[in-house]
Amino acid sequence: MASINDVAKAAGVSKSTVSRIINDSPAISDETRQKVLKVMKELNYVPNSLARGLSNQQAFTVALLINIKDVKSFSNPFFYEVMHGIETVVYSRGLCMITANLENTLKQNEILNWLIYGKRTQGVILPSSIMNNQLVRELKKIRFPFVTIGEPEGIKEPIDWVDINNFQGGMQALEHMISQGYKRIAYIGGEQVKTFNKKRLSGYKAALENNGIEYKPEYVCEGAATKDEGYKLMKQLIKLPQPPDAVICGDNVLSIGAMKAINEAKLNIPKDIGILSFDNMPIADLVEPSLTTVDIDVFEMGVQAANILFKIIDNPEARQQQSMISTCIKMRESTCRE
Amino acid sequence: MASINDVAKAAGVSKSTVSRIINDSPAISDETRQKVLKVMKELNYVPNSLARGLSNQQAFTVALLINIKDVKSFSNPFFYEVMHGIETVVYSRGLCMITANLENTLKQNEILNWLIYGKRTQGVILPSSIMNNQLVRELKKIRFPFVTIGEPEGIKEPIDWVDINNFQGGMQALEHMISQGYKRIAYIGGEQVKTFNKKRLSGYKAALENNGIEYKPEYVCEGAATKDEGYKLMKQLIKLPQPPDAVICGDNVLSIGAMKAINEAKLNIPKDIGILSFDNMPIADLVEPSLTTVDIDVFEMGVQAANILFKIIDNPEARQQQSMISTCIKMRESTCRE
DNA sequence: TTATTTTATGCAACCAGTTTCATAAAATTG
DNA sequence: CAATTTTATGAAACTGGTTGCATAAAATAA
Repeated sequence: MASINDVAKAAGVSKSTVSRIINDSPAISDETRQKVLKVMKELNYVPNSLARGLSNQQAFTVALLINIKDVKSFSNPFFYEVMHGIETVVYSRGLCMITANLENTLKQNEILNWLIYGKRTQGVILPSSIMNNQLVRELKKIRFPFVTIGEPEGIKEPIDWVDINNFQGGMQALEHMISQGYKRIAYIGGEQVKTFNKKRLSGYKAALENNGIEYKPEYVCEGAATKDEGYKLMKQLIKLPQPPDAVICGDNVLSIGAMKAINEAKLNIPKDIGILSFDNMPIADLVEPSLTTVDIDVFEMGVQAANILFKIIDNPEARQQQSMISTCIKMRESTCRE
Repeated sequence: MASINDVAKAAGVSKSTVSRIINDSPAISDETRQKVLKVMKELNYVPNSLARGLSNQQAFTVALLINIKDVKSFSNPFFYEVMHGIETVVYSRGLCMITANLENTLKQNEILNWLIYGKRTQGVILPSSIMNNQLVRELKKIRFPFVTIGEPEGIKEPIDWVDINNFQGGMQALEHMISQGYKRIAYIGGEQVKTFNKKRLSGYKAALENNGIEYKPEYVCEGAATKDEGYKLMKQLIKLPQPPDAVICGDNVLSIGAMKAINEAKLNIPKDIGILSFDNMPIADLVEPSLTTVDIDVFEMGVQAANILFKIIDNPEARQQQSMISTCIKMRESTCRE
């Protein structure tokens, strides 16, 4: 395959001239430019990106690191959408994107070393779940651009991250229920060890207070994201002396279980009990009745993550930025009382 | 950041020596090796992968190209599983993986040029949907290693691909129904423009013949992968003078629609009508009754794609290989007659 | 017409590695 | 102990680009 030298020789110019043409330098006469471009086309010349990267001290590549555990625990197109959002921005900038799974074969440190110290990438987007103060210190020390997906916990220094506004989502969920005329609104949350679940519940509580509704601990429960758990918890709620007339579930799968319990109790959705779920997975449209959800725009989260990363790459002095993506209610049959 | 020269200087050796140590050359005394390794650690030295790639004439990188339209049309963790399988192999080999979406911003040719002629990658895994004879010819001409995910159509020369054995899946589906005692087994297939749907249907037909069952055209229909379509087609099947007592659906979403129609007709699943679906998505476990499926191992498909790619990279003369991944039945309640 | 500025291009060094070949030192052989 | 082989290392060329500096030619100014 043709190199810059072959092009230079064939066109009767020096390789500096060819290089200048590749890089759209203005100091080249039109005549020479046309001549060289013609030769480039003839020889099917494409600059070697490794050589370019070496000269330019930049790899024209960013990395997206993921944690397969996170991805699997979502079991929805969540991850792919984030990736797609990032990709859209990265490729439109003319860079490319390396993806790596941190749980794969190599140890975390090896991968980081390799991608970062090996100069293979100019920046990295990584999951908040792997962040810790030591890693932050290290990355900051070598001034390596990074953005986390999700707000990391327990990090002392300000860093760049993007996240879904889960607190807002929790508030919107409750307020939607109120607007549909529900009065006794229960909450079956996901595991509270996860930050996003905590945030969602806080949003729910805050909205209760804003609306002057008393917080009832017996209306709030927590479970793993399984159908069985949703079923079991919903059954308990129905058995209460004063059962709820609406329930917000932390997850589509929990909702499916809860719906089963409601159906078994011969109660009608949405008449007797309204139900709403976080996360807008394809399944929400498939169940009977279809499920009202809090939609999270993870594509947009990816776009913003990439944009922030490029901001840092372009200007290492840029102030850190935390970006929250708004949620919105996708109303379907399960909360439609009319 | 430290370069090979810094290490050489600090250790009082030449950079050739350092290079030999990086590459585990045996012609280095233990004494020198230890000394240099110590310096490397002290300086936190990691070889520059661009420079290595340039010298070695290999990028230590492969590309995974995807077609966002394909991915979206599956609307299941299908794609991510393939990617994860590929990634596992790639990283265990010490290479890294670039992902690019062919529908993104840049034109297809630009991306290919860039990744292939730009020497950025040593091989590429791509969707069969974008293959055509011209592209095959081009890649073969420059002897660039590639493997397609899915069997491509209309390609004249033998090439390497991996696919799910959809024909086998179709046979297994029918034979499972027979083994459960169902007699009149209908088939609601996905759109027949897609090869994998055609293969599945052929498998169904072949198994009919193998089992001496007459093929009834009125039992076979085709629809887009939507709930409404499944509902509509199932309703028609139920209205037949001699309705089927079992149905195989080409897709989980079609099945959901079909189940709705069966429920509305006050028929019992699996007693009156058995139902089975291709693709084992999370939803199969969530519906009532849970859905028997033909499971496809897309992770394994990714693993094999990567293995084949490396076989070609290691030995460009290797004979082309087509690899089919077996399907298997995941039995659940929807076909359980006992 | 000469002096000065501008424009276009080439030379050579550089990026950070790998590798061939030469060679000094050490080990083996006669 | 000298001759030969083996081993460990370095110098220099090479991978394919970019770029600062020098310079010849062209354009402008005096």
